[in-house]
Amino acid sequence: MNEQVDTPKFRYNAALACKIEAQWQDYWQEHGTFHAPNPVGDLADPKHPRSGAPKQFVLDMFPYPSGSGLHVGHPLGFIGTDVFARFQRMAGFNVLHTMGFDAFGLPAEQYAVQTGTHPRTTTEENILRYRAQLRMLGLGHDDRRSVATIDVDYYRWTQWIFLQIFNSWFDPSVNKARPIAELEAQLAHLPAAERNKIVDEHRLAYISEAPVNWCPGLGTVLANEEITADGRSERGNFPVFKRNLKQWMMRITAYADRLIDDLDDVQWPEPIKLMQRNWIGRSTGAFIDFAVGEESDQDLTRRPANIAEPPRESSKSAIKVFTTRPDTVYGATYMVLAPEHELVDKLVPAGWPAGTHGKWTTGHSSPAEAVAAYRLFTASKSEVERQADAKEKTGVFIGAYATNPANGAQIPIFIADYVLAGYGTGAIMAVPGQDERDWEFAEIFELPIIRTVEPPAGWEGKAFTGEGPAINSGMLDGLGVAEAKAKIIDWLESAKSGEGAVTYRLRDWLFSRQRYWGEPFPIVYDESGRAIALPDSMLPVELPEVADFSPKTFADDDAGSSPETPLSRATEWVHVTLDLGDGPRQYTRETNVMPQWAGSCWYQMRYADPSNDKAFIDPANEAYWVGPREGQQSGGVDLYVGGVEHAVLHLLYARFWHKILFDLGYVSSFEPYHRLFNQGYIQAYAYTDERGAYVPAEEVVEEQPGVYVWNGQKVDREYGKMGKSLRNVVTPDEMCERYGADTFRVYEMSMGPLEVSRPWETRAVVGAQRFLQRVWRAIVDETTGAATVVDTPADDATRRALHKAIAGIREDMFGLRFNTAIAKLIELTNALTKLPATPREVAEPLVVMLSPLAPHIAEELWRKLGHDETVTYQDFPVADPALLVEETVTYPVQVNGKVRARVSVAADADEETVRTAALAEVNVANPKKVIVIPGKLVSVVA
RNA sequence: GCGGGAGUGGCGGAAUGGCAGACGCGCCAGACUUAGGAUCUGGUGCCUUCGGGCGUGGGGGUUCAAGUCCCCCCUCCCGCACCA
Repeated sequence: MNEQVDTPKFRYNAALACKIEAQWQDYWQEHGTFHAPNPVGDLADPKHPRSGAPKQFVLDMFPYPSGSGLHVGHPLGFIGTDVFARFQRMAGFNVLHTMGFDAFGLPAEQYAVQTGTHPRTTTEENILRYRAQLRMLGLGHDDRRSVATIDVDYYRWTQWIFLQIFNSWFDPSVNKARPIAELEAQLAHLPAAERNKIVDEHRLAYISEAPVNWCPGLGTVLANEEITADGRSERGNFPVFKRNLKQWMMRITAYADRLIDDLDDVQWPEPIKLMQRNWIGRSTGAFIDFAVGEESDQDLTRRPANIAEPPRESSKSAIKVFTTRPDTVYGATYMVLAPEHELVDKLVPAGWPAGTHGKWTTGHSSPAEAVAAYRLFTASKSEVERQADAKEKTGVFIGAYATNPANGAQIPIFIADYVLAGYGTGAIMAVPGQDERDWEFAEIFELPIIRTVEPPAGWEGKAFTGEGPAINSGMLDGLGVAEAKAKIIDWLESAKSGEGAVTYRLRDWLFSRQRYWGEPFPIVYDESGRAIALPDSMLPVELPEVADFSPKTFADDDAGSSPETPLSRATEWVHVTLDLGDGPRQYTRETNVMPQWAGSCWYQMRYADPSNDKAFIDPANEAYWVGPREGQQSGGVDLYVGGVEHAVLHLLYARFWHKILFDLGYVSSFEPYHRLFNQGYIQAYAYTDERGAYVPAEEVVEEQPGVYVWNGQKVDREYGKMGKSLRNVVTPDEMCERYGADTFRVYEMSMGPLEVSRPWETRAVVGAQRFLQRVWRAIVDETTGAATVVDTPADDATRRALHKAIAGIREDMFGLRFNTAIAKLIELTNALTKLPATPREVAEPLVVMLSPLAPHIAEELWRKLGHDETVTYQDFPVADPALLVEETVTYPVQVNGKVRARVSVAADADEETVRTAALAEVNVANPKKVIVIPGKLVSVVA
């Protein structure tokens, strides 16, 4: 190739860019350019130019270091935060920006199972590859602060935090976590066994034998958040079954209210807040007891008020329902239990009551038979089928009646799958008049419908769910919905038939996984099987070496199988003799590991104090980097950038842990991430041939609009993710080689607003390269490599253009609008290329403003302009307001909304002058009205 | 079904209620070249009888002025999905 025959020696092309970039990356590393000083500890540095300055903590959602490395979509957010962080440094802040790795997780383990390579080996190799790729992009990270969740020094503290959670309980009377010792003291009067039982039941991390999501295909249990809507595992898409298994849970439900309410104090995108609110699903209403059979004996087990869970179970003599509309109780004409509700079997009588409606029996000769048949019917339906059938209500009468506490009416009890066992109490009072589902069901089974809220005049619909006065409701008649609710709740409480209540869709967090590659629990069991926390001195509990990394997996649909953990096979590790204060004894280790979400619940705090071996973070460092501030009461990182896919999982779990640490006094902030920003995704086209096989996207050409051809054959285009199997991956490595990292960064940032997803287009990258070339050429002689700037002052127009650019770019940078900032830099540069020589007074601010976006070329140009220091800590330019005012303004003159002329007048001309000048230009005899918008336009109404 | 977001040139995208299409890609023309998938310069919404007309998913409205505000409708994307 002779492509460079005529290329000047110092043309800014890929070869030169790569050379410059490597040099500056070395410089930054040697000089620790991006080291941010801490207030205390070994990262404190009082001599640092930003020591003690106002802080900015800029955070990326840290990546899982996958084996396939980064593609061009991954760094979009990383580059965005880097640009912002570099800008903030220039704006005077002490900026913490680094990058760690969320490195526990399934892929490395699955690879280990296949190849026998230890997950640590694979993961550490992948991390090295990621670090190299990130370095190549010129990201200004403080590398001293980079941590990986698999580092023993890191997960030691993950385990320590787990112990704090295990060793605390939630006190509803103060709505916060307290040390478990305080509960033990409160129960000191009880015998040890009983006390231990109550204590263990109240821990924020506790063991429960409860229905969990068992996934035989993965050999592990999963959290609700990890299950898709059609009841399969998010990872692997295997069927998931409800099984009663003994598992670790985290009492996230105790924080449901605070997790909702504190969203008001953070600056997050509204859709994300909404998703969290919906996921938590708070409903306010009442529990109401519907008596069944003989009168009930109200035996509520009494415990000290602040440690009792509200009694949620129905008793033998009453069915407890939850409703958000207690005001409609007079309209409850029947009840529905979930088919698997525990009371069903106790309520089913031997035979159908006399006069049972023909439709209610569904043709069966006894209630027991009807119930059994219906249960079989619902159990055979998959989750998908059940949802598809949702329109068609099914159910069966169980032969028993309950008493409506409001009016004493005897109402029939049904089971139906439109009532879910897992929500509320698994039972409802059915009010067809005000509930669409109940109406549908009532129509099918010919049940009575009583309206208890008067619909508006002319209402022709069925169930009416809106506001209106109560009717047919005894003492409630005439009241609005809100007053009726309050009144009936008072009445129910005084009649001991119910109570006001709040329920949540959120369930406790299933915290154990039957995997190898995760954090071991710092827990052992004594001979009685009680879980005992290991003392801090025994941390970390390191993962043992095992021969086989795989949990036992089963056929996808083997619902009856049981989990078997990989760690349980490390028998020497499992059975230990320890002295936990009462002499050496035999203990058995917990063999589950923590879920992948554990490590990401607190990593940002470790960034702030990465090498502290006395605490997970020093309080002074915590207060400085994430403590509360004026206008930022919650505290937390200043900017957190990542994808929407973590809207409920990671973000909810991390908030939960953070609040516990706050309650226990370890942190001063009550939210981990003050401002959240969701970056869009870079998507890509993929092409399939006739057989549906993917062809290399790079080699496809568009022969005519909409006609795509590969190797002479027509192919179909689809749009979506970038992935190996889709044969459309473009890597940052390729881009850096072909254009240089700066070009790549500028291209990614110029494609559109950071929050918007957009298609990747390799051929468009050249635009960014041309821009940087023009900047280079405006300052450097392409043949000699010397700076060509002149020290003569800029002409007035150029100077004004500069200050206009400065004002706009500064604002855009603060607002994360890098695409428009780049457009303004391009405009300024294009203005410079028309000048015979670039004045230094424009070149220098241009380089400084370019540096957050294209840091390597900016450093090089800064050096060529005669500066010895890095450009990193230069002040970002500030516009001179005097130069932002134009001397003359050209007004478009509209006549009836259409531009008919333009007039130029002095910027300080008064309205009358503008008006006269405008009217002189247009031929309008007697204008009805003339509107002058100073500085904008003149509008004439003819 | 409920909730949220979005529809602007061939493409990505700009526009505190004030000149729609900044900036970039592509395309067209030209320059420099043995050459161009390099670089530079100019042009580029659509239609046009060259006067102008029409244009921000569609329809109505408010206004001197609407991509932007209000009402109705359509399409696409995301979340939740019988949540009592």
